[in-house]
Amino acid sequence: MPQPAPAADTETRRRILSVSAQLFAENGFNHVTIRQICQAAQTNIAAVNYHFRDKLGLYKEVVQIAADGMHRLKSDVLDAIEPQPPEERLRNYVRLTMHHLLDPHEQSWMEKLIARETMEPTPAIDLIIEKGIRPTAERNGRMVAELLGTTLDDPRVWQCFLSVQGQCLFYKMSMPVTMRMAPPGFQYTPEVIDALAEHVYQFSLAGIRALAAQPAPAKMEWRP
Amino acid sequence: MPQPAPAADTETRRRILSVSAQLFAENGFNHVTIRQICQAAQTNIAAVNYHFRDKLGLYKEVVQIAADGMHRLKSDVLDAIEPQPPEERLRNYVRLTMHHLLDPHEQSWMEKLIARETMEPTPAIDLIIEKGIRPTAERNGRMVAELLGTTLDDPRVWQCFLSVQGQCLFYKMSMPVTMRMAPPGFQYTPEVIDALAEHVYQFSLAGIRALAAQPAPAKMEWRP
Amino acid sequence: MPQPAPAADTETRRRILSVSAQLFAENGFNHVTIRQICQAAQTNIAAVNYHFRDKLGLYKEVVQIAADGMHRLKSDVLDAIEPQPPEERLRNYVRLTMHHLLDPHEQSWMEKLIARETMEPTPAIDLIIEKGIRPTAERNGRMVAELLGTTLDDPRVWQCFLSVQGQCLFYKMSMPVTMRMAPPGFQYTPEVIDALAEHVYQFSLAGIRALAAQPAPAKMEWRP
Amino acid sequence: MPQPAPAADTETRRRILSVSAQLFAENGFNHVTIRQICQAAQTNIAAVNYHFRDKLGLYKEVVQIAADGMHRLKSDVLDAIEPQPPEERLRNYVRLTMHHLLDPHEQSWMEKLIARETMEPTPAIDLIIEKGIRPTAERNGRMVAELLGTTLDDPRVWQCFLSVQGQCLFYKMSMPVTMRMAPPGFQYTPEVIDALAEHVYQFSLAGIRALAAQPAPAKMEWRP
DNA sequence: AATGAATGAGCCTTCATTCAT
DNA sequence: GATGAATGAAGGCTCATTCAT
Repeated sequence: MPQPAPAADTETRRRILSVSAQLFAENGFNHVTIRQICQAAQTNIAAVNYHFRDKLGLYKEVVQIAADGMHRLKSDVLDAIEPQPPEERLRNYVRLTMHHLLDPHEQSWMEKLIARETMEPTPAIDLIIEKGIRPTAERNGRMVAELLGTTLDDPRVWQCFLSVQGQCLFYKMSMPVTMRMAPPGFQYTPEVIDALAEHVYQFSLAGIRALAAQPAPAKMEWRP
Repeated sequence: MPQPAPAADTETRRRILSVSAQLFAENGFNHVTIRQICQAAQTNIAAVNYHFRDKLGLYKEVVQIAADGMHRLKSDVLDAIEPQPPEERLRNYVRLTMHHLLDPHEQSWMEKLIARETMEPTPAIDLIIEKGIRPTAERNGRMVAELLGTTLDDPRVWQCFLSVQGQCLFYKMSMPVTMRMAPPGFQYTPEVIDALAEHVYQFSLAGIRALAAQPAPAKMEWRP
Repeated sequence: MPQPAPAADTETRRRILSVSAQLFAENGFNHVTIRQICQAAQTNIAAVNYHFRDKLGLYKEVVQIAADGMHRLKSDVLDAIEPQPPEERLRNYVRLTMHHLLDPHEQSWMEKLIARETMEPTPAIDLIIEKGIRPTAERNGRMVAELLGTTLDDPRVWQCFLSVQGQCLFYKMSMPVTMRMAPPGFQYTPEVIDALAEHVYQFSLAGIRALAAQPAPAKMEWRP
Repeated sequence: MPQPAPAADTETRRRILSVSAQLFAENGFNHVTIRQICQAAQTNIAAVNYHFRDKLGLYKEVVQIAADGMHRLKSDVLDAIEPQPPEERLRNYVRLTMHHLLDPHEQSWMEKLIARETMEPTPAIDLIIEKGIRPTAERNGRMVAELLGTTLDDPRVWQCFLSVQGQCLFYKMSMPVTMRMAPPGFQYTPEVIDALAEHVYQFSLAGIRALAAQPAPAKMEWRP
């Protein structure tokens, strides 16, 4: 039964996956050719068709891996901070997130790929949402809810979380412009990232507390 | 001898520019074909090469226009808010910016094009930085500096400005994901945008004030 | 407006049409490659796409021409025999038809192409039916009807016509086998074809007359 | 050393043969892929090459079986009609042949495959001629010769036989066109086929008798 | 000032086949 | 006896570009 894509874990298959992950993350689905991939993976053009049916099949598998990785990463972060007191939790969430996003050493192809899909989605975006984002949504919300002193069905929870997340991701997404406007030689060193994270933390904590002091708005129906 | 691109302002040329602006903004440089453009502009395939040398030449001219327009738009916003007291200035800056970014009625092709270039730059990105962003940088900074009670060479100014800008742009950039996770039928109506803007304003004002209360850090060299 | 296939009558376009007609007739749609065509037509691979949108577009235009030619040919035959008495009409119809089908000198690509489509139709078959077959159906029927001494709504008309046509076409369609079973050196010379035609005529005339002598069956609804 | 195709009669081998016979008959050699065959036969892609050396090898074996089957079928028909009086013999030959060719229930893959090869031969055509057609040629001829009151070396024998055979096969070969021109809902039911066969019989019997009445032409050398 | 015609490079995909186990 | 993995050739098509008018 050779019809379903062979799921075997061959050396060639692995090489194609590894190579194409880098390329897709760096250049986007449409800017990567099968030829590039196969050349870099030292294999034949038809191998992609054999192992992944077609280019999109390969891409979806790469995205699948990225989504899984993203979920694991986020889970790790949340696991690490959950025992801490609320303020420290936020501080470390921001710090770890920004390091993952900006540190050129730590920065994996997954982040790039997901950022790319976020902004310019392909049919594979659903995988990311369902496997990478939604599963940790509730835990994310609880982190902010506690600081707000409210529950997940309070709209302020998500607005505040998005404000925090937005600040972090903004640095990632606008890197091309930032790097061009920054002084020559500027780099996102761990120290620089730490400083930025501390700023985002201070800024956001104050924002959250200010909103916590306001009268609670109408609750909303909450979906996972 | 290579004839210079005819700069004449003919009807055909204008039509190509207008049409390709929309298409580039909507789909990105690489996802638009010359055929699409020429079909929509009701002209023939060779017209683009005749008037703009090649596809990139056309794109650069479109970006140029967008950068100019962006500068004009930002200037208008700043002009409109400058007479107001500092808090109102920030509130309206956020509100107008978010409406420009999110309101599907108001949303011009320029915003889309620039957002696209910001995240995935082409050789035309420099035009946007120099003509669209840098010229209003100082006025942007002053808006925050006054609230912080400090000067442009205080690093908190830019960090706070980026925190504000980041929240606004985040909604734009992550729209594809947001729309998928939002309840079915959700839309960015003017009322929804107003509410989001108000949240960002409250959140940010508190953040700025919190940082203003801290001891001033070392000044930095300031560049336009 | 370069979108619709350019209908201009260029030299290149003509060459492609001429060359591909031969190739399609000889080898069938699926056994001819665009590369073959373009090489034989001394032009570029993209020319087919430019002039005919795609391979099927080219094929349909070829079939169109064949259908028109078939119609013209049949009309000529019918024009030529109509002044004659009924028996001569049938004799010459058979003779001319078989010469067109079998004579290797006269045999054009059209016959081959249409025979091919008849047996193994592509989406282009409808063109042949509507433009090449149906328009002369009525005149064909009248030729037999007169010999039968009946009208077009008599089912014997079509059965007899198909018996005549079937004998003629059979020689064409089973040529590959016939040639292999015939004595070595056998060829469809004009004299051989004349003899075959005379046989078919005698055989069919007797068949028609025998059926004419029978009581008339129920009439049927007649469609063009 | 090139290992000879394993001739063993395994289950897998049988399944491939059975499945590919259907597919080849339905779609022709070139329109069937090895993948289709192997998928339908629930085996892997390499099996065809293992058992039959290559695609053509498989095809030839299928044709071989078809030729044998055709021979058996024809022999059965001739066996069944030989005891009957000459006229009944012809009537039943036509009737049985047309049912085999046209009845969608009875219609086996062999008929289709052979019709296909007849019109568009592959290197396998010789098998059909030698094993499927030639062996019954003499008995076929005798059926007509008796009605003509002549011997096998009379050229009228073969011309008349081909006229009969031509009418029968014509309905098969031009089915694609016939079905399109027939009124919607038309089908080759057993009753319809019977009626057609009766017409062909009446038509042909009259044709044969008319030729029988003519003076005998020069004899020809007769080959099996 | 503008265009219809033509081009060559390159893309993704599919195919029959073979290799190594 | 049988198969999963891998391969190279070829196919149709699209693209941005240029030529000649």
